[in-house]
Amino acid sequence: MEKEISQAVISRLPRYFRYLEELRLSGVERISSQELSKLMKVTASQIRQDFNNFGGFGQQGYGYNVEFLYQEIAKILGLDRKHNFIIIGAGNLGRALGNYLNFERRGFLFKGMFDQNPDLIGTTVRGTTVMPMEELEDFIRNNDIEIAVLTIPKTGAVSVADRLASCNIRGIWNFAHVDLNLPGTIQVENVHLSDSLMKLSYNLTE
Amino acid sequence: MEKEISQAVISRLPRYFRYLEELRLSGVERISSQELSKLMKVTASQIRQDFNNFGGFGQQGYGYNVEFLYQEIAKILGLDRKHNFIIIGAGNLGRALGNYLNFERRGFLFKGMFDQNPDLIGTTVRGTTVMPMEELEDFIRNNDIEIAVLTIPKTGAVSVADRLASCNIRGIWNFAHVDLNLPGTIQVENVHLSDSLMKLSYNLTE
DNA sequence: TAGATTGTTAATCGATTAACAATC
DNA sequence: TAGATTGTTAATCGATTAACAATC
Repeated sequence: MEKEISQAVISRLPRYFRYLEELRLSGVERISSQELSKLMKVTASQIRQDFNNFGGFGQQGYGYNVEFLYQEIAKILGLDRKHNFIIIGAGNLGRALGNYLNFERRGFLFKGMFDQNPDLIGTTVRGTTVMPMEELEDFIRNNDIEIAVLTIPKTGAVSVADRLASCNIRGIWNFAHVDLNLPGTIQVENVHLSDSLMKLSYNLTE
Repeated sequence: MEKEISQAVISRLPRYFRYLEELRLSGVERISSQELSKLMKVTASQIRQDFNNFGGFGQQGYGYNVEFLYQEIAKILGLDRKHNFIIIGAGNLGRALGNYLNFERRGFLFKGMFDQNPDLIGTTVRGTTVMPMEELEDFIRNNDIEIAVLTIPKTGAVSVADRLASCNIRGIWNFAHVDLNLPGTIQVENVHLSDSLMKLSYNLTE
């Protein structure tokens, strides 16, 4: 797009989206930045600045139409499209994510699961059979896979990420506890659970 | 402590910790901020500023002793202590976290699991029997529980969080997709997986 | 001692908040 | 029209980077 939106803004969008969905479900039609500000505990100024990064969604003297704003943010976040994803690593976490139905509701479609462990290959997760790693590249190419979820130990993660990079994968949702250095064309979103737990631990210690 | 450390700094500590552990395991004895800077792809300036929030860990002309720095960061993050935790919500994600052995290695000890679903109560997760929600408060008080991991749907999360607040819980690791508004004495660390996925989705869309 | 590298101050950059004119 | 509230510019605040004197 025109000028780059800062990641600080992007990080706040899902939270706006969540509140707007709730407002919408409870039948609220319009909301001012000030009301939303009280609800979300952020400044009204920030709300207006954030939304204005994407053009004017509001109307002076009225505020924002909840339904419209909800839909616009959905579009910005790419939730108006389908995203096919696979999960690599059929361990506890991988299976938990495969079974999480809410992702479907947002347009993220679970298409397949891979593992290198012969004991896991052939088992099923929500109707999908776990495939061997050898079939990874072909599957991605033939099934229009956009996102790979990495739920494998960090030892294997870097080489698997390189294999993903060599296919047409667009994004990696990385749960492996290691930094992936990939070309800028591939988006990596890290979820480092133990980092998060350590942050909590720090704050407890204070 | 003296002056408040910004959360931006705290968020970077686990990553430093991870790199230092690797350096340590590969037998590296000392490292300069510049070398670490290249490795981690952050500025050397930031590294020195970050460490100096906690006092001088380095030595002019020498750099930082890897082992010492590693231990110091562990202490800052509270990893030199044991932290007892329970998991509330014995669904896929809860069980996956209960089975994750690396937390133990860092001093986070899995002490118990709770659920309201009668079908899950009595089942075992890594040697621990899932308990009914009625026993929550007593168990927390009698077992010196510091952290509660919330892996339940958002509908129940707020009321459970209030119950946790009424016991002596110190921190909540919140995987429920809702904001918990609790007294400032209780630390809340959120892991909003779908927010993270939406961020990835946004970056793919660009 | 000379060289290296920290600790720390100063400069810059970016993000947040405040203010207010535009406008519905 | 008067009141409300946005969109947007300006001011502030905080975080990052640069620079360099202190010192090992």
